Amino acid sequence: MTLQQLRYLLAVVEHGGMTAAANALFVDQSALSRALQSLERELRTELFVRGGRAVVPTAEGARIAHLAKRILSGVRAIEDTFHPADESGTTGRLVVGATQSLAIELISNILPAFRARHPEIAADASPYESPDLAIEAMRKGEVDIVLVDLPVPADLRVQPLHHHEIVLVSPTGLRLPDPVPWQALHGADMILPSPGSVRRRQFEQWFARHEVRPRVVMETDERGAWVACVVAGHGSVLWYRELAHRFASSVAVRSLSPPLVRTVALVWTRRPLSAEARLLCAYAQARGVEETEYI
Amino acid sequence: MTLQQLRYLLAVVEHGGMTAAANALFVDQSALSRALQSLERELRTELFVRGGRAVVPTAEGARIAHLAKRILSGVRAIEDTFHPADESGTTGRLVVGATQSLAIELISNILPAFRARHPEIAADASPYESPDLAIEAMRKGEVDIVLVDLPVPADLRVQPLHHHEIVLVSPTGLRLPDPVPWQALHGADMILPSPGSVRRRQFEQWFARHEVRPRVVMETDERGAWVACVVAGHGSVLWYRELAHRFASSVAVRSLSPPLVRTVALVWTRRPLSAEARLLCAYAQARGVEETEYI
DNA sequence: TAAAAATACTCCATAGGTATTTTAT
DNA sequence: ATAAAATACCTATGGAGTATTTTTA
Repeated sequence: MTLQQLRYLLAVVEHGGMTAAANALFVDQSALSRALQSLERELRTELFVRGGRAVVPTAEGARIAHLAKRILSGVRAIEDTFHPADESGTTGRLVVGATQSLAIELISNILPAFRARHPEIAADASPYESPDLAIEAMRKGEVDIVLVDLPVPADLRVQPLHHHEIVLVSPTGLRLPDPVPWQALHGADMILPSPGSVRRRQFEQWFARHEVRPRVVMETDERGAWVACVVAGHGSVLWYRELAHRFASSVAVRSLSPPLVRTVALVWTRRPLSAEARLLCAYAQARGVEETEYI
Repeated sequence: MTLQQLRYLLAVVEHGGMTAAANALFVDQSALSRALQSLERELRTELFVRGGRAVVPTAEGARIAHLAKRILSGVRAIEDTFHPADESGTTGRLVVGATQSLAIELISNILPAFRARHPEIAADASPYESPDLAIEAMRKGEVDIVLVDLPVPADLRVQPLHHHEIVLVSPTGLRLPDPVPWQALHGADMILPSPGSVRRRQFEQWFARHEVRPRVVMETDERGAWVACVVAGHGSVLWYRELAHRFASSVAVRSLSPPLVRTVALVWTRRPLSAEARLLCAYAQARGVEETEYI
């Protein structure tokens, strides 16, 4: 019997399933499956009744889970008393990749809060041109984990962090209701990312979904140029509300109807996370998914 | 932190040293040294003050040891409740090599008692012509562990089991004090193992140590023949008291002075013991070294 | 049929043994 | 000088990911 097995057991009992527990523990489902089987073999006791979908602890399983709680709290007592630090192999360094706009959030909000909780970890952000580049960098091992918009390829693991509303940023003169119905964008002057880019495709999916075709007045990937163009009255852009809000005096910011919300998540490969990255995920998990506040 | 580390910690505290603890745990000293160092690194706390010879727990070490006791008793509660069986990888089979005479003791005393405690283990004895052959068989993996007289080569590990007195078995007519001083054997008629055999060399060492030279009247390795020759009055033999005792009506059995005592021990290689063999060692350890009873 | 669990396979980290060195008595 | 602990090195076992299969609601 190992402490891991007890931790896994407890997680499965608490989450009511191996997949959910595996996600919470940041390990693979198959690892839990095997660990619990080996524990069952060792104790020669069935700990769970597998029902294909649900995993229900037997009386013995529940009993051991109860005992395991005491044991693990004892272990935590030791660890907390002598060093709240993490386990073995910690480098004390953590590099988080992110898209340009999310890197700002990382640097200004997330990492400071994380550092306050884990002062021993030197966490830093590394900005990339696109989510794909950030993910590619992570696959190469250049960064430990990335913060990007969902969705991401299915082979990656995900910890949703919060939701960002995307809003219509227009020249102040423009007359539009708030929120703006998507239909109002049909034929509207808009500034879009350059054709063929990932981001542009995303925009076009949104338009297609609501069956509107705006008039493209400008195509650029320069985020700095967007606001300038809007202020100059050339057209509107779709952008994160909290970023647009900084220019609220010179542009008009309106929600869409139905609203457009993107989920920002920590994303990592299935390879075992470093201790530091695991702590960041745990922090995000504890914080829960939240709506970003818009002042 | 692992349960092993806690077990090791506790053993070192209890035994007051790594070597002693390692022997008690049936693992190598270096394994304990490393395990405790890694625990100290993880907790960033010095758990022991190393004094070259003595290993004294620090206040923190003692405190953790105390907490560890609770944790490990919790673990034992689970294991005992659900299966007193052993850990993983148990084959349920155990073959104990032994010399001819000790195989008798194995079969008649030790293994029955051991089986009573561990009914799930099919333990069996395998007799060999000499201790060396038994040890050789163990090195080849033919048997898990052996029961032989000490001493054995220094690269083997040893768990003393009990002491056997070796006595002088003589024809009934012979006039001798009891105990018999070694000097009385000078020139005495004796039956010895064949020249060149391991056992013969052992006899000659004994004689040399006491500076006596008996008269060799017969040389044989047939244990059955020994008693017969003694009964026939050809001479005396040196033999285990408890074996000779069975023929007490037809021979005279006397202690030597100073007494000759051989230590019988479980002996194994430094390679990790099987779970079954470890249980047998633990059983022997728990029983403690004892003088064999002579009725 | 789709979601969850189990399984065969491979890789790698780690525990342990071997042999040797260091240290303190 | 000796006995105990530490260390460098090597091997083997086990834990975890990958990919796939099995199971059940």
